[in-house]
Amino acid sequence: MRRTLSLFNTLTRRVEPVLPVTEGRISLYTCGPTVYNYAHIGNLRTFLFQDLLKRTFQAAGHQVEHCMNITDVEDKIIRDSQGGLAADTSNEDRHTAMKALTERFTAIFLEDLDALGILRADHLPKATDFVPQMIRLIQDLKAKGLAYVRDGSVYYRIAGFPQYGCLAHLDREGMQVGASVDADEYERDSVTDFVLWKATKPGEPRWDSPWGPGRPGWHIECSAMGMELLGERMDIHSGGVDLIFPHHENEMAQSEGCLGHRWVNHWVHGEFLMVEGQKMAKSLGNFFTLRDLMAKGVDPITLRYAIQSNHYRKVLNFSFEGLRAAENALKRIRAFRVRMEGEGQAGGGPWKASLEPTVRLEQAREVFWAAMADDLNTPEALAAVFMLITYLNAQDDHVALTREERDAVLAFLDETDAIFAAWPHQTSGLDGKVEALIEARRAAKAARNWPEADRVRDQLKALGIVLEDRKDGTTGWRRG
RNA sequence: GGCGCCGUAGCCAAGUGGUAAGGCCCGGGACUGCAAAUCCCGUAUCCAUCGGUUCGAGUCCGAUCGGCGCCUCCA
Repeated sequence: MRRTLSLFNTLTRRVEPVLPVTEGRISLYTCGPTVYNYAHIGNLRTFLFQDLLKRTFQAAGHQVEHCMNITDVEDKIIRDSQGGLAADTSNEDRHTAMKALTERFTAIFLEDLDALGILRADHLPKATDFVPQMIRLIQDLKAKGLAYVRDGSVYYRIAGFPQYGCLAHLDREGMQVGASVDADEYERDSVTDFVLWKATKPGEPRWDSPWGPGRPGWHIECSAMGMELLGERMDIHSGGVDLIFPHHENEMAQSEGCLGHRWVNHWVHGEFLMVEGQKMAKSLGNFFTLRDLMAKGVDPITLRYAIQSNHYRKVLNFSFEGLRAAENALKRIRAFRVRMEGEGQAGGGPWKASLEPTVRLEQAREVFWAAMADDLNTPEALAAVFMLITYLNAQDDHVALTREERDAVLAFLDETDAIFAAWPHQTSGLDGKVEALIEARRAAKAARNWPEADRVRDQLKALGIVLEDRKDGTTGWRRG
């Protein structure tokens, strides 16, 4: 069964159904990182939102072709990689130095994604691998009268693209900001024209082009790689809200100016994150990378849940109290999963049984999907999961669910975990030492040697194993 | 100056004009040798404030206060 999902479209400012160009196949382009440093949790929020988006489509029965770019040539990359090089350093060595930096941080970025359970994109194109395509695109724009050359740089002529500003909902009059002309750019026809190709300055790595040595502008890579890898019409293009303008506005002008038709059907943007009520900034001491949090003992999956349990289009206030809440909420879901994986207990008497578990389950599934289909309303979707858990725990306390019912519930947990990636089945077997301790505690308990039983239980807890005595006299365990 | 978003319990948070979901925390109870897990009960007469529209508004309109964002660094 394939479900249609709706998303807020920045272009129209409305929640609209996503109707793929090709039935059953969603093409998704997400703006990736600029690899010159560690990603901070604000960046990671955006990548987590994009992963949620992708996984939701997959779980809804769509095949997703996902492209995430790696920006590996850019002002800050050049600044950080070329600083120590002599003025007469060869171009080849400059490229090598740049690559050393970007490859290092690309690897670190991918490790962060793995830790957060973010699925790898089908395409991870590096900008530097697509310079020829960018040059061809610029030539095409020039041939169409949308680009012009000034002193070895090439600029986009906004006057030639009447709908410029429609994505960010800015009108031309509102863009008269001439005071902030970038000092290192040459004279343009209009201050709002943006650069497609930058003529080389001393100390920069360069590529040859029809306009002389230079390097690509910031926006052109996404246009070139998006069209190259996903085709002339893509279903969804996403990024953080800060990319709406100028990045995505300019991408749209480049791609649609070249293609002559609409390029992206759905533009989707994730909101920012604040830390403890303040804007995240190094100067405020509230700037965190994933590694910073992990060093404080935070499980990346807890961070994942804390972020994804809030709606992606609302500013998220990250806090350590929020992380604790997320950790405890996850414990509840995971404990429920372990309970469903096990057999039902002896039972505590009759149950009102107003609804069959399977009916209750189907209701939860429908509420869950209605919420996710409505612009990824994760808070409401998770509420459906929690209500189901409370209801079934109560019933299972009285009349144990059957194996079939438990399996149906587990299938739903798998279905939701395919999206949230936070409560998977744990395959962990116990090692001999743990098994021996569990047996030792059982024996002590049978002998009513409570101090010894408690001592062994604490010992197990220190090893991450939590014991749960059941009504029927047996003892279960789970990882805590 | 232009465009836009947000303000719901101690914290997080959903909410399509019809009478406040859910999570965390907290208090009481049940169960337990004690725990853990779980369940039950209790936690907003009220949705920043003031007006208006309506039979009826957290939801629509206006104003005010407070917080935030964009208008070519930025997830």
